[in-house]
Amino acid sequence: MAGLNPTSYVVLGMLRLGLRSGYDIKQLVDKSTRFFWAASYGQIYPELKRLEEAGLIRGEADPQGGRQRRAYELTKEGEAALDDWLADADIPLTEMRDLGLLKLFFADGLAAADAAALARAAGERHAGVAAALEQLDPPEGMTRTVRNFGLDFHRWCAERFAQMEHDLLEDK
Amino acid sequence: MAGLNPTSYVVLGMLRLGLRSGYDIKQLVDKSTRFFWAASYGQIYPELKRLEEAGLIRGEADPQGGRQRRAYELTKEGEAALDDWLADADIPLTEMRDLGLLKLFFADGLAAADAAALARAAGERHAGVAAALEQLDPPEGMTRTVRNFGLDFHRWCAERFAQMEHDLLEDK
DNA sequence: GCCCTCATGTAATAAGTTACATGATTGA
DNA sequence: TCAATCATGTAACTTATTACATGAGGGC
Repeated sequence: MAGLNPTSYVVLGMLRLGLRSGYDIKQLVDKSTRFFWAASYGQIYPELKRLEEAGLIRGEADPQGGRQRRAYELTKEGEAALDDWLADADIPLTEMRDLGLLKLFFADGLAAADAAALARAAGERHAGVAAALEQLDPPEGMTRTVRNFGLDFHRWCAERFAQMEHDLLEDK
Repeated sequence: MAGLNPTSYVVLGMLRLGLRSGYDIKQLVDKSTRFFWAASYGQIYPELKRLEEAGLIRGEADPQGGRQRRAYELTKEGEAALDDWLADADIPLTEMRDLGLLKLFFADGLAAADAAALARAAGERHAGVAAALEQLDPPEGMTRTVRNFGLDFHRWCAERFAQMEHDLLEDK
């Protein structure tokens, strides 16, 4: 099997958290890891197939009434692969893709008010994410720890962009 | 021409900042926008070709001695395309891909010391980026404003991960 | 002579998004 | 009955990385 990629571990990790189907995994991803690692159905379903072929997970039909459904669980090999990956603290550099910062970087040609609008929009988006994270109430443990980090993070960004907006408006 | 993507605007924006060749653009990208928008040679050179075909930039041979080189500049259409894009403050959500947070999210199975090591590694990487940004000294203007944001950002992250590491070690 | 930097480009691959296609169940 | 949700999957496309290939100039 070609090597595992981060998406493989998202699937493995979610199964260990007790999730069962591709659909379930996608639901949790969308309100948790997507803030730092997104995954689409177009990745999840093929990945489940790959992981099952590789023997890292085991799946069985689990229809709900006449509604099809396939439930998975980790195999011993899958547990081990996940643990090995988690134990390795040598992680590549975080990647950000932020169009707001990119526009601001090139905003010297813009009127101060337009540059400030960019900073404002960026700040509002972070505030929106913070508000979404506030609604979540994960159980004690690392999922909660990471959510708290995300909350602080997006609040900090919202505030810092607000400050940038303010500076941009007064400087000129 | 198929629509412009963010990488197109990186090229356009860099040309307006006075950069001339694909090589030059890559050098500046690597010490500026890469912290929030990376671009490789494999994107930049084909993109220059596309943009020239679309009439947004104009290139001419500009050899340095016997060393080949092609220098570009924005056309009026290119300037306009860049300005239109900058003026639009409706920006998609920031995307982060952070393997450190992903591992921490799944770290409940780990010993507290191992989870702490993950937080420590993440914090150190942010501290490293902050140190790199400190070495930079961009001119007054938005490139400097964005660099200052990056500096505060990575310092904040470094500190917050250090705090997480500390909490992880004492809680258990 | 050798290594580093300047300089441009392509090919193969990997990763990820979006749109599409299908169909059952639940609740208003 | 109608919309939302549950549920799975594929195909086409876009995006981005990596490795490769090539070659000149400058400094030691």
